[in-house]
Parts: sequence; structure tokens; C-alpha cells
Amino acid sequence: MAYRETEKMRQRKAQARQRIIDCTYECVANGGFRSARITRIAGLAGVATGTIYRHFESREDLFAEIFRTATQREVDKVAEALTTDGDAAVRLEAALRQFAERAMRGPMMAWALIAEPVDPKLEEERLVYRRAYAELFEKAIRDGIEEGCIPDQDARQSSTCLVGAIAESLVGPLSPTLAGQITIADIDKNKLVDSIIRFCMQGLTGTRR
Amino acid sequence: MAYRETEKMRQRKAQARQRIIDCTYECVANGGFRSARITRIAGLAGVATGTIYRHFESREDLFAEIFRTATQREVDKVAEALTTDGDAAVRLEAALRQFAERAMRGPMMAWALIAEPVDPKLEEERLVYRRAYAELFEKAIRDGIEEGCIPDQDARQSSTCLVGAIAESLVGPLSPTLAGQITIADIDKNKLVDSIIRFCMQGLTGTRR
DNA sequence: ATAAGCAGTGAATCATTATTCATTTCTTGT
DNA sequence: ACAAGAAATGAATAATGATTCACTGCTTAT
Repeated sequence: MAYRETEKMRQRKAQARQRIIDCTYECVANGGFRSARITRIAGLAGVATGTIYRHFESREDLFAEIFRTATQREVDKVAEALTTDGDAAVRLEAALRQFAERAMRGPMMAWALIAEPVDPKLEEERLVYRRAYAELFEKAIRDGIEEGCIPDQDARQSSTCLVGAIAESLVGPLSPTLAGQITIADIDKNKLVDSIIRFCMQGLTGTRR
Repeated sequence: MAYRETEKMRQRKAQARQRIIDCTYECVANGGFRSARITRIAGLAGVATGTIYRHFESREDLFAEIFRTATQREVDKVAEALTTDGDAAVRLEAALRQFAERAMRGPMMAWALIAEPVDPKLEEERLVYRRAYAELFEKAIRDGIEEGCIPDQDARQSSTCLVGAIAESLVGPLSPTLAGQITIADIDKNKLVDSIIRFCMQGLTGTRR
């Protein structure tokens, strides 16, 4: 035996893997999953197409990993927003705002995660992702019910409605035919986010403000 | 000139075309667009694959037509529900209920129309379709604002939220991996529809009931 | 009956990309 | 320096289904 995997090699491989991930992320953030061809990713990462398959089982697998990573990043941000000061209703509002605003800041990636037509395997990941958001919201709603700042309701159902209302409201503005071509003014973005949130908070609290 | 298209022939062609449409509809209602292969549709309709192309430009075109037909049927039903007696809020509630209940009655078709990943051209049709719903709701909301039974708000934005909240709430229960395998009891369906609608109506009116 | 022209046919073609794998290049321990 | 293995390569392959088109067979008007 002459060759034995060494630390240096392990690192080099890890780097290549990371480079592939980064380049895939970039491709997706640029044109969605559909347009992210293996050859293009390989080219960007400076490896041969075959090399991709030494690091990932398949294209779907690679995409699933990107999806999870990107998702986790977003979900974490929303979770973080839920830790701000204030009662549960205030925290929820902050979280909803975080969700919507981040989506508008990276529209193509948001579209890819929320609405782009994808293969069944990725679609499953997407359901997990939407569930993750819904669960965060659900928890906050329950807290609010306990605190008394949100009236009693089916927290799970309401959280699902929240995710749907936001996602639907964003799909139009995020659609890649529009995004990039039309630049949505910041003031419009704010108005959009505000009105989404008003609807959502009313839906939750049954209270106008 | 010896052959001239006659009424009989025109009808026969129209029949073939209709048969193709019907069979495509059936395929889609059974397994969504993705699984509706041209060969299968042709087989069901009792024509050769080539014949499909004498009636439709392409698969996408055929699908677009099915999509529009199926959509129109649904939108009409919702529009009809909006003509019932009562104030705008009551009418809206009836419409939302119609939307949700019909979706649960034909889950696979509903999924195909609402959530199935489809090609870009169909995706465009889908946006039109969602817009159509949103516009109906929007009109009703404006009516409600005038009547005074719904508080002043961005009707367009609210209508979008309504569509999103309902669609999202249904996606889980409609998902084809579940639908057909798990049979949702009628009582659960009713509960689901009720809680979706409660959220939506609160979101609109800012009033608990 | 016949010829002209259209409708129907379905096997063969095409297009698109992900994936493979025989070959080459690089690493390592002796 | 060398042999043993591992990693990288990328041209060739595979798989999938939509679409085509040269041909067959009806319909029609005379």
C-alpha cells in the first residue's frame, strides 16, 4: 500500500466540494435551478463534470443540498427575528417582515426556493422548508395565545395561511420575467411588505390597528 | 378540385379534437400534467400520436388549453358563489368556501392547477388563473368596503393573500403522495375549510366572530 | 369510377442533458 | 525512483419523450 488519504488531501477535496456548492448556489441565485446545468457549474468551479459526481450522487442530490443550505439560512434569520423584544404579536410581525424583506432582497433565489417548478425530489424539500417556517410561526402563535395577545385559534392552520399569504404575495413581484427587468422601488417594496403584514396580523389577531 | 371540407368532416374533426381534450383532461385529473404522455393520451382517444399534432401545435399548447378550460370552470363556480344573497362579507365567505371545497373534491386536478411543477408556458397560464381568482375576490372586497361591511384596505393585496392562504393550506392535504392514499374524512375537510376561512375573514374584516 | 386533396398513421428522428467509465494524472509510502 | 492506489477528466453514452413526415387510406365532386 502506497497511497493513503492524508489530511492535506481531505482538505483539498473538501475545498473542491465547497467550491462546487458555492458555484451551484451562484447559478441558482442567478437563474434558478432549472437553468443550472452541470456543465456550467463544473465550468465555474473549475472541475470536470465527472468530478461533480465524485462529490454528489446526482444533480438532484446536489440541488437538494443547496436547497437545504439556502433554506436553513432563511429559516434561521426568521427564527432570529422571533427572539426580538416585545410580545408575541410584535415578534411575529418582525419575523414576517424578515421573511418578506429577505425574499425581496434576493428575488431570484427566493423565487427558486418558493415558487420555481422543480423536480419531485426538490419539491419534497420545499414542503419541508415551508413546514419549517410554518412551525416557527405556529410556535409564536401558541406563545401569543398563552400571553393573551393573540386570540385562541388553530395555530397550525393559521401558520400555514401566513406562509401562503406571504408566498403568494411575493410570487408576482419575484417572478423572474419581472425581477431583474423591472426594478421595484424601495418605497413600493415597503408598501407591499406593510400591506401583506397588515393582512396577516389582522388574520391572526382579528384586530385592526 | 375534388375534395372540399364538408360539414360532416368538420364535425368529425371537432369530435376527434374534443375526444383528445377529454382524454387529456382525464389523464391530468388522474396524475397531473407531468404524467400525461402524448402516447397515452393518443391511446385513450383512439388516435395516433401524429393526429394530436393535427389538432394542437404542441403538447404545451394542448396542456394550455386544458388548463384554461379547467380553470374557467373553477373560476366560474367561484363567481357564481359570489352572486348569492347577503352582504359582501357573506358572499366572499361563500366564494372562499366554494374554492376550497371544490379543490378537495377533485384533489389531483386541484393540485395540478395550483401547485404541480409545470413548464414555463403553463406556469404563465397559472399566474393568469390565480389573478382571475384574485380579481374576483378583489371586486368583492371593494364592494364590501363600499357597503361598509369590510374595513378600508388595499383590496388587491388582500385578495392576493386570500388566494395564497387557501392555496397553501390545500397544498399539503392535496399533495399527490397523500391524496388517494390517505382519505381525508369529510368531517376533517369541513374543519380544515372552516379554519382557513376563519383566518381569511379575520384578515379581511379584522373582526372575530 | 376516378382523380384530387385532405386526414390519419406511427416508426423513426431529434434534442437535450445528466451520467458513466476507460483513461490519465496526481499522491503517497517505501 | 517506483509502485500502488486514488482522484480527476471529459468524450461518449444513455434515457427520455416530444415531434416529424413519408406514406396510407378516406372523402368528395365530377
